[in-house]
Amino acid sequence: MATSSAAALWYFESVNLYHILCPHKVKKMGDKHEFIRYKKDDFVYVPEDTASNIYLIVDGRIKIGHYLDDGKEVVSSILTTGEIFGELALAGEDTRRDFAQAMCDAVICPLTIEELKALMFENKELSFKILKLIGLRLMKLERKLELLVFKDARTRVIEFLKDTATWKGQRVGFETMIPTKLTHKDIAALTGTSRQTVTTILNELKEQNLINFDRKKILIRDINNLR
Amino acid sequence: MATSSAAALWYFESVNLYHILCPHKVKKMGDKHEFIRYKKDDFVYVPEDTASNIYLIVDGRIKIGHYLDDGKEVVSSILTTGEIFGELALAGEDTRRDFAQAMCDAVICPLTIEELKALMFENKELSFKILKLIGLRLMKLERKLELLVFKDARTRVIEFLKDTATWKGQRVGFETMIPTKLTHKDIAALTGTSRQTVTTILNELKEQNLINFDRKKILIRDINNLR
DNA sequence: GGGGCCCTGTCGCCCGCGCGACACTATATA
DNA sequence: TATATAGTGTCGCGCGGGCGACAGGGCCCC
Repeated sequence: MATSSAAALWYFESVNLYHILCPHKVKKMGDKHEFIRYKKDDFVYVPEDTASNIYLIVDGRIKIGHYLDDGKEVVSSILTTGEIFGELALAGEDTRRDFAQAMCDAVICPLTIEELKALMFENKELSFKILKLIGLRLMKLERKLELLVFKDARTRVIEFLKDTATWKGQRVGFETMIPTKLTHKDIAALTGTSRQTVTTILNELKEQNLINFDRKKILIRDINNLR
Repeated sequence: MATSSAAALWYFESVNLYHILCPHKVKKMGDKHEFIRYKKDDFVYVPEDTASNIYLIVDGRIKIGHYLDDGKEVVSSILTTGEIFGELALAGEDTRRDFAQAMCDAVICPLTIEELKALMFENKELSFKILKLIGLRLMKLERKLELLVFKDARTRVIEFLKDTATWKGQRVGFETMIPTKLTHKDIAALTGTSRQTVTTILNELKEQNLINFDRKKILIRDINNLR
């Protein structure tokens, strides 16, 4: 898959927005530097909230998603330390249409749009990084769309595993270990399949000795031979 | 659908980027102002091209899409006069992963990234408009994803009709007329369904007197009662 | 340590819709 | 006006996978 690896490379380049942003903030705003703690399952924001901040994750895992008319939850992404969310506020979103929820106890650093815009005014590099960040989200979403719409459930789960391995996995020899407490239900919501299907597929893959997993981690035997 | 109408409002605000951009360009660059003509089916760019321009559509219709591994074509969007494409170049995309193709004879105004960045440096408003434009694309894509993954074919086609009516339709009394030469195949590619299904659904809707159509236009009787 | 709750695993039903096939009709080409 | 070509309409088959149901296993909390 030429496309996926290209997208991956591009990604890593833009992660360090966090490092650009936080020092700046410290320098400019001194003790206004603020952290907020959330307990497991707390919401950072919910639909209809006014969108006035973007957030940096200092520690913990945050789930971004929204609810369908029938109340079913759709998960767009699950983010961890160093990642950014709520960036659409910057792009003109006035009230949130998605929610952000802590999946475990978490520490978040909020930044008002005003603050950020001020920073962007005097830091061209930052402006383009932000542009890039949002562009990246767009490309990831395009890829996800293609996956969800045109591939079968098995492929979707496999691609999800590969992606996750690339972002979050730890390489040990040939094997990649993904430490994760994602339940099958979570994976189902992320891949647009049903819980049962995920269970079945995962077990098939384990059967074929392509992966192994328990409740704490997923182990991919050889990421290049997973299909 | 609260979501869709909110998204719609937001959209209209950002369309006039064209008006901001073109006067500027004329002012700053004088006779470097350039138009390129494309014949029907010509490609503006194809995957692997280096991404060095963004484009304004002066006249005609441009199809944006890409090809799956099996060669099948996926259409992401179809754009017309006044709209912008190729904007990911600005967000750091170095080589294109999608294609842009003229659906009829078309006139396009290209703008190099360098030119545009220069303009953005000295025009904050433009910078934020661009950010907004890309953010908008992101939101539209999120909506599309949700539609494609969680709604059945009928709903997808109906929502597509509504969306198109909102962007491109002409209101005449209660009715909305969408002048379009989209074939059923086009609509299928845009809604992620099959050609046959589109035909059937469209005829069902005609039967129920909710819409009418021929090869040149689609007429929606009452956009608020289409479901 | 016991009761409740959530996660995992498996089976079978059923339905949405993609897809091939084929006939018919409008539009472009000669 | 004849002929090729692309778009439309309809039917029936088949399969992927959602979903309900239920059983077993872990884990947390009182």
